Amino acid sequence: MSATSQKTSAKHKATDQRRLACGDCAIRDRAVCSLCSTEEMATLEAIKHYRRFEAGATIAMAGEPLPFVGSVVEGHVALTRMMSDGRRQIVGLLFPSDFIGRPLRETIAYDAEAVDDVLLCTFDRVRFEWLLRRTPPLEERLLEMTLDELDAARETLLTLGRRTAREKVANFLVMVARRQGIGAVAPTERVEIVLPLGRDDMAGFLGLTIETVSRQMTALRREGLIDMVNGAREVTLVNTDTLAEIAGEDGDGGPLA
Amino acid sequence: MSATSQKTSAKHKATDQRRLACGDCAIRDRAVCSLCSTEEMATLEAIKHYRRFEAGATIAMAGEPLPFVGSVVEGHVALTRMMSDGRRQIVGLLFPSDFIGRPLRETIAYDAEAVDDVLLCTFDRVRFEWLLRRTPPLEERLLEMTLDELDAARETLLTLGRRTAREKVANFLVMVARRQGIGAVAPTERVEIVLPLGRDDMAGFLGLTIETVSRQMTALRREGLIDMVNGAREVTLVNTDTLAEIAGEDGDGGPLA
DNA sequence: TGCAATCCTTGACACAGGACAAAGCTATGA
DNA sequence: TCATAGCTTTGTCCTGTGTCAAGGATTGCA
Repeated sequence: MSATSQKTSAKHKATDQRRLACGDCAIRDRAVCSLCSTEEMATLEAIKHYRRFEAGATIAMAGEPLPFVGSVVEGHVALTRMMSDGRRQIVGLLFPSDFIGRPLRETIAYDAEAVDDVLLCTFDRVRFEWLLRRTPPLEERLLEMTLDELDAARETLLTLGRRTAREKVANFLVMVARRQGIGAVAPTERVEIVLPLGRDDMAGFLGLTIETVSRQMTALRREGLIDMVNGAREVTLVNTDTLAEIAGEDGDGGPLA
Repeated sequence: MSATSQKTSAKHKATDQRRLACGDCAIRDRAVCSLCSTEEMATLEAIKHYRRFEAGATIAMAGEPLPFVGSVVEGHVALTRMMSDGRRQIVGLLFPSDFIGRPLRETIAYDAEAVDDVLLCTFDRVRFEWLLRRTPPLEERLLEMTLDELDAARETLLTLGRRTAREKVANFLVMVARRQGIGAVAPTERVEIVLPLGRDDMAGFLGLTIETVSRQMTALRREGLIDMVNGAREVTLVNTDTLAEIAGEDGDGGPLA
């Protein structure tokens, strides 16, 4: 299983990265620290602390204090809300460079779970807040990222409230393609992606059941819109803009732009 | 119709409020400016500009530039996303003191529509951004409010993704009660609210159809959980914590706290 | 006072997606 | 090589919510 091999190599990297310079960081240009000057980076670097979580591990629990904030460096984090009877909704899916944690509040309102093996670059929450106040570029970037996440969450509201199962799945595939940084790709070109989530988590994210997700994936495959060769996780989008059309995009919907 | 009478009196107030001092502002303690010192308030006051919108008016359009940001002073604003075939989802509902607009970006990603007659206290977007950078309390409050809205949006994701129609409606009623500032009320006490949205917009907000919303409202009425005397907009919550239970709250769910 | 417009409610039926059940795949490990 | 465990797929049936249609209720205006 690829998860295990990732885990091993990741664990190895962890030791290295504890000393990794921010200048070499893969997410340096997009993370919360990306607007900081060299000096400001040095200050952050002095207090940063890498944390590693294995696939499936709980990073934070709803209602509990979370003493750190930080950036996802590797892997993916699912933010989930649960109801007392067990119904579960993934309310956020964090990719590398995304910010995790809740500044200005002690507790977090949802669970955070490592989907993959995850590497986090963290800061003590209180110290980070202190730094926020005297590091304008840091605060501005955090504000910008939070506003972007709010826009993304609202887009997802449209998905959950109005799109059909078929549209939801197509939408998810296109979103993953975009997030995996397949920059400007010719819309009709075949795009290979590896899903960060299994069927169960896809269902959790899309407000569906696992069976419905599976059925929609097979339907798309039978129609020749996607292809799956090495198991259910590796998907190649055969016709990206048809998928985007099915997803029911409007406005800009630039193909993988 | 109450809308019309409100409209008239509101239009009258508008003239007055153009000169209204920030010190007398009803939302001064919760709005984006609430952390500002007297001096900082004076700076804001110098550039603030009231804008009024009649019920149903479009405040902003998705994808279009929005040259101002600001606070909702009176009334309610619905943020909506539309699909090309007309399906519509309300992705945000703004109450007095909520922030409206998109700092750090020229365009807005959704439509904003006045549900009520609305009074906005606005600032030129670029000037506001300029001020943000040199007014830490302003930026901190905006960050705090944005983080809170993100949490709220994620709660709504759970609602849209996993709750039943009945739970959605109960949830909405309890939320409105909370937002109408019926502070700490004995949970079993009757609470009278006036819905900011008609059945159609409730459906738009909850990802349902108008018929389903109507049916659920009647169901709750027949069960004696709510009461409606003066038309469909004025609702009294007969048993608030049973409603909150139906809503499927978890965690803190403090009754109207 | 009555008409028109708008909003809300109710009814009958259809269908998308959920629930339950079982079987197929893939990877790890003995 | 086989066994075990965890995913994923597929099948069948069922139910909650949408769709279509019609009938109240309220308000403003002629």
